[in-house]
Amino acid sequence: MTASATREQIVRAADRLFYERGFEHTSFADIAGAVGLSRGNFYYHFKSKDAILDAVIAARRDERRGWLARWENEEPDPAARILRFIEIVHVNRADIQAFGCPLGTMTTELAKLEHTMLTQAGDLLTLFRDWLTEQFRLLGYAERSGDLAMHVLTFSQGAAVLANLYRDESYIRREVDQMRAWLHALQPTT
Amino acid sequence: MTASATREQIVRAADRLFYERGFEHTSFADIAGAVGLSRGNFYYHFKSKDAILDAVIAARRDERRGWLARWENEEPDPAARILRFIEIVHVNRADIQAFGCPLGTMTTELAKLEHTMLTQAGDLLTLFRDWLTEQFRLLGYAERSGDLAMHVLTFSQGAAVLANLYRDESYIRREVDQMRAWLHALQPTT
DNA sequence: GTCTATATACCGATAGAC
DNA sequence: GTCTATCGGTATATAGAC
Repeated sequence: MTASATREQIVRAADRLFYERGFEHTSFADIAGAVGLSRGNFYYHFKSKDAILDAVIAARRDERRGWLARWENEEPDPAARILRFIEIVHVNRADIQAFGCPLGTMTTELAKLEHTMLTQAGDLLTLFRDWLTEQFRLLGYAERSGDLAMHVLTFSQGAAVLANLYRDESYIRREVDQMRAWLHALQPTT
Repeated sequence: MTASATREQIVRAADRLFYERGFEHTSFADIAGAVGLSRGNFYYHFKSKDAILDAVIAARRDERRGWLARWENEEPDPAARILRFIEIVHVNRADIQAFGCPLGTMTTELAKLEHTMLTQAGDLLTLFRDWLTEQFRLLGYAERSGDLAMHVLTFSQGAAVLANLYRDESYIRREVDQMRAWLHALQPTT
């Protein structure tokens, strides 16, 4: 196996394990076991656990940027793009019920650890924040756009926390429907 | 020092440390250091870390029940009571910006650990959920009451996650204002 | 009730053979 | 590039003196 392919496997396994078990609760042995490598060999690819976290965050950033680009391509209407974001809570409901929001739970954990990479993990949410702001701006909401984007993020984070706790699919559907109605009723002039 | 007084000190210190650093990231040495005891003596009062978590959850339940009783006494109007809940995000903004919601972050962590006490930690949020449901019922929302209660919880959890990440007080104020307006515009007949 | 000393296990990280 | 062996640190938990 080439080094880059092994590295990619490690990042993919770590990404999933950090999501399912949390960063601190995931050990090198866990990741090594998932990839099928020994612990020792691990350090050939990454010199520390923080280096893996850094790579995981970079991988997530690339993936999320891909989502945003796809939504922009598939939806010419900015309101429809915002809807695509709102609906990921329902589209990814199985994972969210089991493990919460990958970005929200990571920032929550890193904040408690006072981890230096909290800022970089937070940048992943800021990616959506800025993109949503731009969509609202395109709809004519001007200086209100940033606050509206934050409101959409508030909904998605809150829904993810409670979906994870109560594991109730109908709750997710209701909250998404409510958010869709909110977006539809919004008016740039009010 | 009597055993019960020492025990109470331990629970209070553990409550705060679990909130600030998280459950798993807090060690016995941390708690013992905060109380001024040796690690060894610790097991005289609690036989395991889970036993401390259990006591912390029980203490939080008592405290939150006290809040609800106080709000009921001070506010005859159920809508004003709901407002009291909505406003705790702003009232406790300093702690929430630094450490998030004590209940939400604990359930998020315990879910990832697949900890057996997740249910009991979740019951603390259910305490508010049931109480909010009852207030909406008193306002005449009938079978919609439960969903409205969940919507209020969604707001408070989402706002706490993002307040913790961005540490922006004006964001908290805006979201609380928006939630207040939402509550005011609600109509039992619609 | 509080202490010191210690058992046992796992963690992240390193060294060096192959 | 992958392995085994191991270091140093810290975690929960226990034993026993005082």
